[in-house]
Amino acid sequence: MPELPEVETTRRGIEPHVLGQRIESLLLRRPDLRWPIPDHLVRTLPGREIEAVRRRAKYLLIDTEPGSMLIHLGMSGSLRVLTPGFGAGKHDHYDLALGSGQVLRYNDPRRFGCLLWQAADETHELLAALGPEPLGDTFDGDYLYSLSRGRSAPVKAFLMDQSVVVGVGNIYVAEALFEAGIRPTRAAGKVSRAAYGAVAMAIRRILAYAITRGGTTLRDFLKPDGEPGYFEQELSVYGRAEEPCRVCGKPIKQVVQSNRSSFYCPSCQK
DNA sequence: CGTATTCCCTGCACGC
DNA sequence: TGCGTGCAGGGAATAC
Repeated sequence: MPELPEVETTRRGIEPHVLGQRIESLLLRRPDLRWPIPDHLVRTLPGREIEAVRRRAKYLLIDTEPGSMLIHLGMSGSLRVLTPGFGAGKHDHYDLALGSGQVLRYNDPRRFGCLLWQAADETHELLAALGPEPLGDTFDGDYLYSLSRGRSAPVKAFLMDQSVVVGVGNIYVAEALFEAGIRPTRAAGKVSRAAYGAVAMAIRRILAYAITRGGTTLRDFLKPDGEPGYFEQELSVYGRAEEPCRVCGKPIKQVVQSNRSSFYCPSCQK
């Protein structure tokens, strides 16, 4: 699930339950996800108070006085706040037990996610080269236009490059390029300033809207069962190969770019 | 430096 | 029913 809206939805979902809580313990059920989980965390975290729950790009940061838990959900990760009594499932890799008696539990079948540590006075290497937040003040069409000059890579790859702009994944890039009328296969350096203005607006609008839709799942956040695909029925092109374009009726095309599926309308996107 | 490819891992839908 | 294949929303590592 997790592109930026899903991560932000997770942040908002867990924040009321974990902010200000004392960490009682960290239970690791396996020593590694994508990378080894620093083993000092089981000693460092107990007794600390959670001071903030932040998001940077697709990372969640849970702040304590000596530093922050750095959490990425990868492609299949999720965090859930549970009241005691739920047995751990197969892919429940760690539990953070809180003073309230509740537990913050991480589940990730594919283990592409990570749990790392960022000391209070440092910026983790993984966060060092990230581009601007798409919903922040510095992100706009002129920024994309300037950065893209001379680039031959497809505009889709350019927009998914986390050093260009963060948080845009395979689904939302397809939707934003559709809304802006740009084919994902165009060279990034050949897209006009006006078109980048449109795509920047589309990215902001779609991500912000998806976050509000994610809000509908917040009410169910404490439930241990899976959340519904809240945004799925509103997608214009993603996953709709051969289905009629909602604007012009022509069949949506699916192509493979750098080993991942791209979707676009051959009539609406030039 | 930028670009393209490969790989990490498990689960699931599909065809035979 | 079982087995093989391809695919999945991320992104780092590697090879040019």
